Amino acid sequence: MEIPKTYEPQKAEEKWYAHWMNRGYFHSEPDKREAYTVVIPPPNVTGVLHMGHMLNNTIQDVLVRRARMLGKNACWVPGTDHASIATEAKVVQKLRQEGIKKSDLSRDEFLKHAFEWKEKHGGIILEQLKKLGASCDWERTNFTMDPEYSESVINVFIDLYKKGKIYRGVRMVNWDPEALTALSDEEVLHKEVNSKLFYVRYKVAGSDDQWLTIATTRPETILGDSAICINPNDDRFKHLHGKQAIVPISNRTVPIILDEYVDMEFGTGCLKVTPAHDTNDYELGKKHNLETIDIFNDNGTLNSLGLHYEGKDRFEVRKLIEKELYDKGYLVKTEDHINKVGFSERTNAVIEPKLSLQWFVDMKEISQPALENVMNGNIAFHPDKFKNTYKHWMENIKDWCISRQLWWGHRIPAWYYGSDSNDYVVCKTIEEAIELASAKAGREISAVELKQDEDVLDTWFSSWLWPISVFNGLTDPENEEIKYYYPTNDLVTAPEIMFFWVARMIIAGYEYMGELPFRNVYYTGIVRDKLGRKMSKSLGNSPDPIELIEKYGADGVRVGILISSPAGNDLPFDSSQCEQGRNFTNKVWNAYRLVSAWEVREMGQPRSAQVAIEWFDSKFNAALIEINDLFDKFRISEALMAIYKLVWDDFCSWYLEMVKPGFEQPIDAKTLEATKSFFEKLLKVMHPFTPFVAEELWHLIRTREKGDDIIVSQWPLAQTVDKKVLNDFAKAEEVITNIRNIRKQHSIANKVKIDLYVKKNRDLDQTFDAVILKMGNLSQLEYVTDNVGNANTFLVDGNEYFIPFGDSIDIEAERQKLQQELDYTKGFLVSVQKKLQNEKFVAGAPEQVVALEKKKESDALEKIAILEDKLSGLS
RNA sequence: GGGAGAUUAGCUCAGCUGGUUUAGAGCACCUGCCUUACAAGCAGGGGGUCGGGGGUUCGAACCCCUCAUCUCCCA
Repeated sequence: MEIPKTYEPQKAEEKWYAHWMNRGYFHSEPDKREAYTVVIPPPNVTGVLHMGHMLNNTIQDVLVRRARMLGKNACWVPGTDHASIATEAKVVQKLRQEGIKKSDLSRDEFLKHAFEWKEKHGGIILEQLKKLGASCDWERTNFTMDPEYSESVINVFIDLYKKGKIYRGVRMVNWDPEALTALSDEEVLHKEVNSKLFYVRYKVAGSDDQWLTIATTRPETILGDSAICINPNDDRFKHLHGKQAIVPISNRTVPIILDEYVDMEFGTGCLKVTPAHDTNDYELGKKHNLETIDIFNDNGTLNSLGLHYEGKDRFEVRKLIEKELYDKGYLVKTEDHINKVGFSERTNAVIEPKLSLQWFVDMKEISQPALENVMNGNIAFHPDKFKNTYKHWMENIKDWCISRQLWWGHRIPAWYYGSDSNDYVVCKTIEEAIELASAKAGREISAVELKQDEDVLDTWFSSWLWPISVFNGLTDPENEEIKYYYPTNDLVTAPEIMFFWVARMIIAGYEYMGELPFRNVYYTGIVRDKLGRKMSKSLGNSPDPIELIEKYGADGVRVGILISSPAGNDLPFDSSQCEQGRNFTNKVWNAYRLVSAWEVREMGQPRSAQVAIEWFDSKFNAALIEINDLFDKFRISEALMAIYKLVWDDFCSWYLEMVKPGFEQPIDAKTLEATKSFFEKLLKVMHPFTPFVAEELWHLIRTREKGDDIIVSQWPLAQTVDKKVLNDFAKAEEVITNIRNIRKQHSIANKVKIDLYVKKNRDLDQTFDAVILKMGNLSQLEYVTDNVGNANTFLVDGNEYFIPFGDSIDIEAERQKLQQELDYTKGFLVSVQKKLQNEKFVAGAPEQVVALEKKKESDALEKIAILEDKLSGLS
C-alpha cells in the first residue's frame, strides 16, 4: 500500500479519539494504583474555546497523559462554571433582542430562559476540547449548578455563617450600574483615563467673601458632600479651623473637619468629603460621624437628592454641572488630569462605590493556613516568583463580598421575616426557616411571612469548592472517591485568577478538608499576538483554535503553543509556530515511511549500524533522564524541545542516516529490530505532546494486540548511559561535519567518494570509523604518521585530518582558514594564560578550576604548534 | 502611590550554588542542494561589547548599588 508523503492528521485524530473513548482509557475509578488527579479550571458554561484555553488544557493533557504512562491512575475532571454575571448578561442581552425585558419577568421565568440558554450553548467548549485531544474523564463532567454541587455551596454558606465567618452588613461596595450588582474587589479593573480636575470654590459660612477651593474629578458628587477636610498641619488653612462651608448649588452648610489623611500637596489641600460615593471618604465619614448622602440610583442616574438633575445619568450631570458651576462663578479652573478609574470586569461599566447591604466572608482567620502552606512550600507554585504576589495579597486580605444582585446562581439561603435588619435566619429549607425564625422571633412565623434573600452568591463562592465538590466531598465526606482523589496533584491556571480562585480553593481546602487542595500550581502566561497585545474578541486578533486544528492538526497546534511557553511567561503566539509543530509531525511520519520500506534479508550487521545502535541507546537514555528531570521541574516547553531535538536531530538526521541501507538495499534483522524499538520509545515520549500521530504510528510500526495502545503503554525506563560512547561519537560527528564543510567549500558532490587520512597525535578511539566512512562517503580512511601534502586539513581533538584533492586545492584559501583558526586559538590562549599568571587566581580558585585552565592552556599550545607547522608547510 | 518581576542573537527563551561559556537553543535569516523518508526537506553558515554606569571578587550574564526602559499585581 502506498503511504502518503505527508501526514494527514484529520482521519487519525478522529479515529484514535473515538478509540480511546471506546476503550474507556480516560475513565478512572479508585483502585490500588497511586492516584494522579487534575481538576480542569472550569470554563464558563456558555464560553467558546480561545487560545488561553488551548495553552492551559494542552499543558494539563500533557501532564495527565504522562502520569497515565507512568502507571498512575490518572483522573482529569472536566466541567463548566455557571459564571453568574457573564451568563446572566448574555441571557439578558438575548432576551432584549427578542424584545423581552428582564424586569418584566419573574425570577422563575428568567431562570427558565437561562437554563434553556445553558442547554443550547453549554458544553460547546467541552466538545472543542475533545478536538484538541484532551483526555478528560468525561463521565465525571461537573457543572457548578448541578444539584449536588449546589447543595455543597449552600452547606458551606450555612456552615460559615454558623461559625460567624459570614456576616451581613452595610459596606462600601463596588457597584456595577449596568449589571445592577455589587462586585468583589477582584472583579474591578483599574485603568488610567484622561480626565479633568475641577477646581471649585466654596464659600466659608458666615463670611462675606471668604472662599476655599477644592479640587475634584467628580463635580457631580458635590451634591452629596457632607464636609470639607483639611490637614490640621496645613498652615495655609489655620483660619478655617472650626468653621463651616456652604456647598455650591445645594447651598447646604457642612463642617470643615481636620484630618491628617489629606495630602497637602495634592490639588488645593482642601478635600471635599462625599461619604456615599468614595471609599476613602466613607472611612473619613465614619471616623468623623458625617452624614451619608447617596445621590445615585442603582443604574447610575441621580435620585431626588440630585435636585434638578434627578433622572439624569452621572456622566451627563458631570457636563451639566460644570456649566452651572461656571455660570454661577464657582468653577475656578479645570486642569487635565490622568487618574485611575475602576471598570467592571464583565460589563466594562465605570464602577460606582456604593453603600449597600451585602453579605461578606470574614477572611482574616480562615486564610491563615492558606498563606502558611504556600510560603513553606507544601503547595508549590511554578514558577515560584508568584509566591511573592500571593503573600502580599494574603497578608492584606480583605473581607469578601459574596452577594450579587443577580438571579443566575446559587440563591442565598437567608430568610427574612420582619422589618428589623436582624430579622432573618440562615438555613437550607423553608421548613427549617419557619422553625428557626419562630424561635428567634418568639412567635409563630408562617411560610407566607418568610421571604428568601433575592440575591445569589458570587460565582467564585462555588468555584472555590471545585476540587472538593467534583468528588462530592462536602455532601458525602466519607465517600471513597474524595478519599482517593483528594488532594489533587497539579493545578494549571492563569496568574490572573490567583486571588479569585487559587487562593480561595486553598482556603476552602484547609477549612473543609483540613488539607491542601493540590500540590503544585502551574501558572501559564497570557497568550498575546505578534504585536504583544492580549488576545481578545474585541480586538479580533485571536485565531479560532478549531480552525488552527483543522489546518495544522491537533498535534501540530499542541506543539506550536507549547514550544516557546515557559511557565509564567507570556506567550506571543503566531501561527507559524503551529507550522513548526505540523512539520514536526510530518517529519516523524516520514521517518516511519523510511523504516517501513526496509526489507529484511539474512545478512551480517554492518559495523556502522552496530555502533550507531550503541550510540543511540546511550543518547536516548541521556535525553530521557533530562526529559524526566524537566518534567519534574514543570519545565514543559523545555521538555518538548528536548524531545523535538532528540527525534529530529539525533534520531532522524544522525541515527537513521547511519543505519539506512543503500537505495533499494535490504537491511539485517538486528538493525531493523533495534530501530523499531528505538522508534517505539520515541513515540512514547512524544505521546503526551503529540498523542494522535504517536498512536497512529504505534499501530503502523507493528501489529498490535487488542489493548496494546500507546496511551496506556509504559513510559520508558531510563537505563545506563555510556558517556564514553557519547563522547567518542561527538568527535566522529565533528569529523563528519568537517568533511561536509570541505565538500561544500570545494563543491564536491556528495556522491563523489573521497579519501581521508588521519595523523594520530593523540589517543583516538576508532569505534565510529565505520560511521565516518559511511556518512562522509569516503573511499577510504587511512592512518598515517606524516603530513599529507596538497590536502585540505582540519583538526579535531588534537588529531590531524587530510583530504587530498590533487590540483584542485586552493592554497590561499587553505592558508586563510588556518590563519583564522590560529588567531582565535592564540586569543584564547592569552585569556587562559592571563588567569594562570594571576597568582591570586592560582591561590584562590579551587584546584579543579586551576587544573582545567592548565589543560586548556596545554591544548591550545599544542593546537597552535600544529597550525603553525601546517602554515609553514603550505608556502 | 505600594509591591513583584524582567531587560542575553531579528523573534521567543535557556544559562541552576559566581569558575569546563572570548555565551547556548528553537524559529527566522544567508549560501548550496529537487541526494531514491521528508523542499512541511537536506547540508553548511553568519549573527550577541549579556539595557547604561559604578562596585565587590583572583574571576561577574550571574552578587551589591545606581540610572533607564518594559510588564504584571494591588490601592
